[in-house]
Amino acid sequence: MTTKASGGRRITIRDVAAHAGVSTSSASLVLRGAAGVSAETRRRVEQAMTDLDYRPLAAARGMRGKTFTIGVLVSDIRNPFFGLLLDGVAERIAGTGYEPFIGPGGATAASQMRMIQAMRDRQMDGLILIGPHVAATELEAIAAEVPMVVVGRHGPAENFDTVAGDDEQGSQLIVDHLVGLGHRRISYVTHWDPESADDRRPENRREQGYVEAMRRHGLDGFVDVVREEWSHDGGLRAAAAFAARAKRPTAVHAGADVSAFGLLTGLAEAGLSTPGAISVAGYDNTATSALPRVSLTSVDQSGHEMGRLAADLLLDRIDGRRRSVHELTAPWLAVRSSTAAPED
Amino acid sequence: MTTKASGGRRITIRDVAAHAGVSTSSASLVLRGAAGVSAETRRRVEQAMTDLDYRPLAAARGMRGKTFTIGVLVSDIRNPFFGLLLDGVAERIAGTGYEPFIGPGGATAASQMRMIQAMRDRQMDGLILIGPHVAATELEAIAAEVPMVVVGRHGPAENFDTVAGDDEQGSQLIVDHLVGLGHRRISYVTHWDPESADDRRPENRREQGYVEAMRRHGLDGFVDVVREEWSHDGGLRAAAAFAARAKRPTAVHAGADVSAFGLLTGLAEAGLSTPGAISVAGYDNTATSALPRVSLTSVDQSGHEMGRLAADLLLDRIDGRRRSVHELTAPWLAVRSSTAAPED
DNA sequence: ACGTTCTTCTAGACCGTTCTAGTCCGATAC
DNA sequence: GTATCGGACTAGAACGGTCTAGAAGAACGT
Repeated sequence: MTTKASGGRRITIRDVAAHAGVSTSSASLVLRGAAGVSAETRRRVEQAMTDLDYRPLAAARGMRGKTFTIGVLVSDIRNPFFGLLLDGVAERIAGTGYEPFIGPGGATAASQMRMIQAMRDRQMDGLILIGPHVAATELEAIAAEVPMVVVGRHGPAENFDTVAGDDEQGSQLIVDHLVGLGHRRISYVTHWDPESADDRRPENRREQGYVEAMRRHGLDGFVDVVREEWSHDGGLRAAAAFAARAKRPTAVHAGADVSAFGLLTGLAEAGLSTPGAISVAGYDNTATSALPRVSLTSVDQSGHEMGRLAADLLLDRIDGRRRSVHELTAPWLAVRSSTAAPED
Repeated sequence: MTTKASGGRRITIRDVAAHAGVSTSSASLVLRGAAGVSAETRRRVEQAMTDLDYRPLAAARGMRGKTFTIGVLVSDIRNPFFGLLLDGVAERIAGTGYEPFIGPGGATAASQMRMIQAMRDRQMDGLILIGPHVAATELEAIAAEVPMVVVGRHGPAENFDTVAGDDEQGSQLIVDHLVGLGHRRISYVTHWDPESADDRRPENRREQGYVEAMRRHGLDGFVDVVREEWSHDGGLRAAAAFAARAKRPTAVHAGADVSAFGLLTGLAEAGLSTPGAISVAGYDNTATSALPRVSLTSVDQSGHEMGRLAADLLLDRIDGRRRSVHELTAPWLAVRSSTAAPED
């Protein structure tokens, strides 16, 4: 707790060197775990570090070397899926000497770019971007300067790695399940963002998987994509739109859990029961979906595992790997009581 | 997007100074917005900064001055209440030139102390700690060295500010509501942590409020405090304990929403209906509690507002305030259908 | 004309670390 | 005996900013 010289000054590497009777250069070599130091000198310096309770100043190390800091960009901290991811990241990084810091990036590409710049200005050694809304060319430009892994966006990419769930397969799991229950009028609610009509984004992959699965079941004629926002409010609006229709779907693939929750609320308000009138399936398998009162059928994409994997790839890249890697994790369907056979 | 000199080198304050035809000292004065610069010089330097797309390196600034970085310590990122708080913090800080970074501190005092040190090592200008498990003496020691605000812990304190909900009043709102419905056997589930049996912690304030309200209603004989962990699993265990009793409470103050959700799940598994057999009230009014299928009665402590307030106090403290301030925010009760009149 | 004061500007030390370009010394080769 | 080599160690520059101390020049009073 001290880490202070008598004058109230912070203990520096010079204090350590003086205490061990060596040069600051040697103390620095030991601190970095570099080669070219005798066992005896190493022992003396390490002893001095513990004696003085020395902690190196990351900011100063960053001036020439590394800061041992990893930045994690998230858009909306409140999205419970991010929590799972971040836990995975933190778990993998623990004990490596690096520290993860989470930067709230906001919802827009511009605000996220600002946060990414803020991370660069702080000399962070590597970046993990979770579901960024930034355009591909900008991502490549940033990744050319700093090791980077993007989660929730599909590859390929030149300068960075990606970790994503197999979104097409996830949608197919939902459609197969619903068709198996006897549904034919199955709608899909997507996240619509004019800024990023990009086939590397999960919402579009999920749409592709949905359309493909409908075709496979011979339900081309029932394909119905509703463009909304994946949020509670977006779900409410989608529910209102469905309620207003003459011919309603009997089942809805909500695209995401948050959207599904809004949908459940909106349908209930419109007097449409779930799963009675309309079955609803979500995506992310957040803790809320498992509550018995909610019991939402949802695709699990093992966020914890994705976070671990992303951190692993990043550390690897910081260690010098250049070739980019693109991982897909396999989803599975948690079947609960928000989906059932259609009534008619 | 460039921020690069022709050699691929980063643009520095020296490049700016050369481009504007002034000394680096003058450029630095302009950058810091300091006094003693003529309007003409200021204009020229600012022009040079935009011409070159200059962005100062926060790490380098931190060596002598400030890093314009604020650290926010959280224990469990998945707790949805933190999301509200963090949004409030981010909102208040936006546009001030400071950037917030969130450090996952983990559940134990030791892991949180490590993260706090990591923030200190990165020369962060101020710290916001959310519900830390660190002991009071350690908090004072840290706050003596860096501006600090603690959220979710009651004052007074010597060197730091606190922002907390009025937890005693919150508990009283719940008890008053339940007694008003006709309940008498009302139990309270607290968070039990041997490390911090400290009357500045919310769980203990809520207990005091609960006991006091029960007394006020002449229900001293029914006071019943169950020591558990405020988590989904803790709620499950509390439910199992209640189910096993011969004489069960007719209503439970779960202490926190996460705990309430575990309780609802556990009671349902034990065949006890809510609110039929047992009414349940939560605390935090998280988004999940408002879902119609959940509909949990819960105390709202306006986390967004608390976050804004904390950031406000911190900026003030960074600007030089020394006297410590201790704010309490007023809670209100969101009444929903998880609480109703007892059956017998 | 001269001293004083005020404003504006700048040279250069400084922050705590890393890294480059050495020095020193003992061992080995001829 | 001298040249060469390699391992252990170190002086001091460098990183990109801030900050101190002082210089230069303008404005003012006498």
